[in-house]
Amino acid sequence: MSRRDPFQARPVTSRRGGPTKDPLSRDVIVTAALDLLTRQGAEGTSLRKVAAALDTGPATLYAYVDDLQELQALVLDRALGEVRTAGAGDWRRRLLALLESYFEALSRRPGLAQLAMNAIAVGPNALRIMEALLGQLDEAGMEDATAAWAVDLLLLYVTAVAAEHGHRRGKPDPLAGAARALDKVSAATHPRVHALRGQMLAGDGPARFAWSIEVLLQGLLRTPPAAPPRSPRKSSRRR
Amino acid sequence: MSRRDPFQARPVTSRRGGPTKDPLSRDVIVTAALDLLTRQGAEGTSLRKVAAALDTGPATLYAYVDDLQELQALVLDRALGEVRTAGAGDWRRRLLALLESYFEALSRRPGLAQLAMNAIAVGPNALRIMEALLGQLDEAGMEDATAAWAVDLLLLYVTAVAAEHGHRRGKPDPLAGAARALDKVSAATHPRVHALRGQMLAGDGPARFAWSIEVLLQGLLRTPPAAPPRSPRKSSRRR
DNA sequence: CCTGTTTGACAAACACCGTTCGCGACGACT
DNA sequence: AGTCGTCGCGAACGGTGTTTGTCAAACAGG
Repeated sequence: MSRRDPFQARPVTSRRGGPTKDPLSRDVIVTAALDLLTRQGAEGTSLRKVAAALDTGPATLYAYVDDLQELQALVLDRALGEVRTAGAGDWRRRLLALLESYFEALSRRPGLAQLAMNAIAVGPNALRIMEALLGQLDEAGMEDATAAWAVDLLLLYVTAVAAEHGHRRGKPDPLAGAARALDKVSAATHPRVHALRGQMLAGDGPARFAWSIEVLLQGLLRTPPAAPPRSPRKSSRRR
Repeated sequence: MSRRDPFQARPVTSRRGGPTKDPLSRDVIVTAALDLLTRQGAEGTSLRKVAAALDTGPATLYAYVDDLQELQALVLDRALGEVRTAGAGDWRRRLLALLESYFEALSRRPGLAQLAMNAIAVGPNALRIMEALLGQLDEAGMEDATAAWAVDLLLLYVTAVAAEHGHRRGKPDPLAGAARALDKVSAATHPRVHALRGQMLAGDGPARFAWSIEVLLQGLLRTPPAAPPRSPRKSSRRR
């Protein structure tokens, strides 16, 4: 393991010299981790590599972070910081733009979406996104009870799409394998899959994404809040 | 590394004795892996532990399986074998039953759903499920182009719900943390999240699941096949 | 029957991973 | 100046997936 480049070495050489190397806070750790994740992908990101990037040992990070999981949650929320919640146009256009931005943020960093599947996001940026979504759904005239669940449904679905889309990166052609497998299905045993095999994988990303969101919105706008015998607590209807 | 218990040793002691221990095929490996996954959970399942359960070393498995990923794909499809695709009643009831069965198969084994998120399922049982779904959607009067994408949307969503649900196991109260975080949001900065914080986490599993599927179906039945300017290849309309 | 060749199980090693522990140098008090 | 408490962090622990090299058993040919 080569020591760091002397040309980029920090001003003073002493490794013990107090704040000689900048103070190493949660913030710089999260920044470094997100940086690594963005540049190197999911496999390149580990606690040890983050530590190495900061020119220290793995144990040091545990002074600032409880756990790998906590670090991942922080990285996730940091990445969600670039999601644009403000937009122009009617609620439908703004909602689609918001979800596209969310999708983009997750799927630009390979592995981040899988990470988002493993942790219910409740960081400040996740809350900001939820708040914006709820506003747009309210504007659409959706009932509160429906909107509360709709947020979860929409974000979960988009996260899942990003995760499925994200793990395609890296590997040469992970869905070429799927295409081959789908092409091999016999028309005798699986007539419908055989007939539709071309269409199942068709469609470019953005169009299919927009179609999916439209499907979810149509459903959400037309489905009564919940099962009839439930909701003992009447919510104070807003607007 | 202690050798195995002599009391449970197989009839003949020679470790080289040809088929003294049963032949060790892909099949028994997958069976053992699924068994381990079912009983021990996601953390308890690793290549080495599967090998140990079969009383052999990790290298041996590589004679039958290319990769951990391939083994996981095989395990996933094996688990999907218990999904019931045949049911009674109208298409809507059968479709819900099928998706519930799929959800149950994924979420009974902690970690299996996360695994399903990382591999496009194209094994025989996945194909069987797709075929059944396409049949039910056709019965519902859905157009082919819509149905082809609907299969993906439905399975992806249910898989994601199972994954989110699945990683709750093990940890004591992973969404209690979410509840606490949601309770702390200030009404000033996030009024809507604050107002709806109770409802966002409300609802028991099955009711919320059924509601979600109903939302997806309503949307799928009411949304035109795809974006207008696309689809250069006209599909031979079925039915 | 003996002998060469092929086969394939598998112990050991490799390069990682997340996490814990304890030493020891430092800054701050007395 | 001397002592002490803090805390950064090197080293170690127990795990992971995967590769490699060896060597006994099974088989084919004379």
